[in-house]
Amino acid sequence: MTLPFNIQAQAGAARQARIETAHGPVETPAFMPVGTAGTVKAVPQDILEDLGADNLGAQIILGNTYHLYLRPGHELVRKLGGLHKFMSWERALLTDSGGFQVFSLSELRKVTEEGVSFRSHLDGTSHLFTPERSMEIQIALGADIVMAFDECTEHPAERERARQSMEMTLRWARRSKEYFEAHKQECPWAESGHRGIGSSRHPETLHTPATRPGAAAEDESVSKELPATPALFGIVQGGMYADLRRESAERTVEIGFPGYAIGGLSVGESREKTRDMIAATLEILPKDKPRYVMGVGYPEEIVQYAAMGVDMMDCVLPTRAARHGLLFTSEGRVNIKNARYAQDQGPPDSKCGCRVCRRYSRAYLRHLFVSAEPLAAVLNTMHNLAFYLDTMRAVRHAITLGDLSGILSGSVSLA
RNA sequence: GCACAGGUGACCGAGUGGUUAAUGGUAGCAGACUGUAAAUCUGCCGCUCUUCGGAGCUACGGAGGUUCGAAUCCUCCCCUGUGCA
Repeated sequence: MTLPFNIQAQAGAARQARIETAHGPVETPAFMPVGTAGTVKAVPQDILEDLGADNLGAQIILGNTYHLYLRPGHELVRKLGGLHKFMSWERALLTDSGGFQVFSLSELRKVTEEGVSFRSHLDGTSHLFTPERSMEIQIALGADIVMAFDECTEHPAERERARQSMEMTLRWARRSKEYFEAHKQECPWAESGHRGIGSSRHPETLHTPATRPGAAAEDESVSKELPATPALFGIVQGGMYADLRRESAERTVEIGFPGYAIGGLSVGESREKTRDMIAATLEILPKDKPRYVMGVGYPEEIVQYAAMGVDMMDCVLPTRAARHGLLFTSEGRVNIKNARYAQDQGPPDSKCGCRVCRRYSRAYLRHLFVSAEPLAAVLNTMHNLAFYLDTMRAVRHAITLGDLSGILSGSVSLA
């Protein structure tokens, strides 16, 4: 089994499922915090492990190929046992392929059929990323889920440009898969025959499973079916053209992956357009595989997409916005630096049960932010991630109950 | 008391005759942020009006003066720092 995906409940198009990775389960629909450079910025790993009202914490986080390749270098990470061990994160890990950097570093790169030549934003040195290279790096990092190397098409893009970009992403997907299948055994944990969260791969840094509620539910019969290698996801592109999206989805499915991502969204288009593109793509993607919308979104967006049948999402928004003083709450957005919170003794979110809301006032968080205290970033990020994780937990619960109407209308409390 | 050096908008600090309501910072106020080149970026930041194009008023320690025109030059006064007594 490359990546078990067991659907446990459905409500309309939405599904509540469980992905079994070699590093623990992932309950879906899931929000995945972004940890670009081997850290979810401002939050220690042990805190990530029990964020949220139920202390389930994040079950999966992201890392980034481009950033970790430049620093500290994927070979160093491999030498140190892989990214899980390096950053002491025992749960599931997904690495982005560097495809998004093709888009975001547009002034520092050049795209050709072979791949993308980059200038490092750190020191200006030149580097070439190809599908093969991206796979090599991701395998060395040892993520549980590896992403195909794609081109995130810019927006706006003419139809013909979007088509050509999509075609190249398809060719790169085949190359990604070919290299990945030939080399996936080389990932740091595949070689050791690691199975499941319960084994003590590096006991010197491990917590015992019993102390980590979110990851402690494994039993031996399930463990035997856990993946022995990473899994590679394909990525659908197609710009803002529904027919291209469908074609991209069909042809990506033909190549065959254990999960599919929808990329190239939230790049400047309207929310309605984003939703339409997701809807068009979901029509085609197989219902028995995880579907992952990359790079979204606001709390209300991830709820909506989950309701449409999306299983996984990631976004820098909760972490970045937190560092910029924006808190997401059940009462809407709170810009904690605003003067009106200077004497507000209430919690950031009166309906949130996270450890930040239980302990600190808006006045204090504002003071920390205004004072540029590092703790401001820590506490704000902890809250935002807890809010996102709790939002997804509420969505999963609602699916189990077979009714998403309450949470879609925003009338259901998260805590 | 004498000699230098200074006194600029909330603060620091440019500017030494007009293009100056006055460069830059900081503080303050608000906004943005969607597979992280982001603890970042943007706007506002003398007062009063405004059809949002602008209009008027006040302002570079104080008071006079020179000049078509002064934060900028001159005189006197006040204050601050340093040195010498």
